[in-house]
Amino acid sequence: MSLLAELRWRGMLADVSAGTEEHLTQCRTGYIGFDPTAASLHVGNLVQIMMLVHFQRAGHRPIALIGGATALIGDPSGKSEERPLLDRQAVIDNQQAIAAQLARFLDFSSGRDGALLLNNHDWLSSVRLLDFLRDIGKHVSINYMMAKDAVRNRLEAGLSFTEFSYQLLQAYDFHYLSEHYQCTVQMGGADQWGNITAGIELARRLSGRQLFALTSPLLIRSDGKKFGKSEEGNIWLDRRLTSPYRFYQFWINLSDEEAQKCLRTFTLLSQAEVEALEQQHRQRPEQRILQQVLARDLTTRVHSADDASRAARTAALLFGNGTGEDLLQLDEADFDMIRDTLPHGSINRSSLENGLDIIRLVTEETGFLPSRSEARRLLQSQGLSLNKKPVAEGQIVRAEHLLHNRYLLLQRGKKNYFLVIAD
RNA sequence: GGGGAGAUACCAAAGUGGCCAACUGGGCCUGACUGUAAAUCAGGUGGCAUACGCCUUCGUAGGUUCGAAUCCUGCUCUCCCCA
Repeated sequence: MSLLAELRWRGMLADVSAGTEEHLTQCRTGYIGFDPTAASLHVGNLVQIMMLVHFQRAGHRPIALIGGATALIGDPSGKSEERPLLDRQAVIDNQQAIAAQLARFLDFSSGRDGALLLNNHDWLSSVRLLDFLRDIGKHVSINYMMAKDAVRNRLEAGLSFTEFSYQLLQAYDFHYLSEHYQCTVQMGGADQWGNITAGIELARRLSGRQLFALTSPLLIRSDGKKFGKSEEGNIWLDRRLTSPYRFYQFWINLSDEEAQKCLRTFTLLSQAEVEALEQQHRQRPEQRILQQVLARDLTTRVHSADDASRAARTAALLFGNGTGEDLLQLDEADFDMIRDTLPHGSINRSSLENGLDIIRLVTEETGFLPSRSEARRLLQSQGLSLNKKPVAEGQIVRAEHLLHNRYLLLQRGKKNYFLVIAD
């Protein structure tokens, strides 16, 4: 199956520049840029990573470009207002972390289609201002740059020259890669279309070379909100920022519609396999097969098979049994596993001997909830449970509440668990 | 350089001397219903306090007043128009 056909059935194709289909009938080189604006990539970036993966599987050579230089400038695309500049050292730290993450997903072996990892800081940092203005700037009109959506949308709110110039840097990258790496295709999210076509235009004027573009639709949730953000913010690929368990739960909690889309976008399952799973799901929706497969597959690829099994077993223990009685069936080994996957806090056993008010337990003693008011509100709305039983205001927690003489299982609402370990 | 408008809680946006911890919408949290789904409905959403209530918050620093998000002054920042 051709790359475009593959991306098309997966719903990963938004815009394609003229002639791309024909161009891709031969082995080509293509790139996607990742600006190191944070210490980790997140699930939103995973779409672009998968584009590169498909590109490589179709026999082409992918370049993952770290935007070490462009991150210092700031991309105005999709931003409603000017961003503060990132600290130089932060960008350096970020790019190392992100390079390591990217390396997990592509095959960097030396063959003809072996992936490359480059950093635009390597060439942009040494470009001299006057040279840039004379050699590059002269080929691009302000009128052209102003017409880009990313710029137009910002004319009211304000846009610094720095961010305005971003598209020129990205355009230069594309041109540079075409000169030095025979890179003829740039991919990215739909919001990058303006920046990408700027590169096509620049290369055409500078070298007469024809370059190509394809973009993926921006993933949005069924309610129209940005995908990959949950209550706590971004879902990161770094386990220190988003634990494997929470990462797993993120996928489990997707709606049916989202899960269908994500299965196509984020896994490498074939069309036949995806459709078979959807068929199964329709027969037994309560088993949440799509979500299970998705969570297992992604947690395995982003973290490890071991992390995925752990998360799955923990979830099965917590969500499988409804009542507090069942909880008593869990043995110590179960808890030993759970304590590594769930957020947890510890408490001094002696403070339980005398009895501890539930509010104190969940706030200052363990840090599960941020304030006493919050705790009180939850108690009043029946939203806080201890060992899977709702607790009321004024509840005193004692040593006999400890499971296996060691653990307390706290819950905010249905899905947010917190384990207290008594030492 | 000159003139005008503005800065309110996570976001948007009311409020123009006491009834304002601050209308409303979105978001978020919790509950009901369910399949750890969607849709829907209900409640909540600065901190401390069981509670009466107390404390901090309307760009920032002062001032007027019994009393200010609301009036005055300085400062910072943003947008618009003219040069």
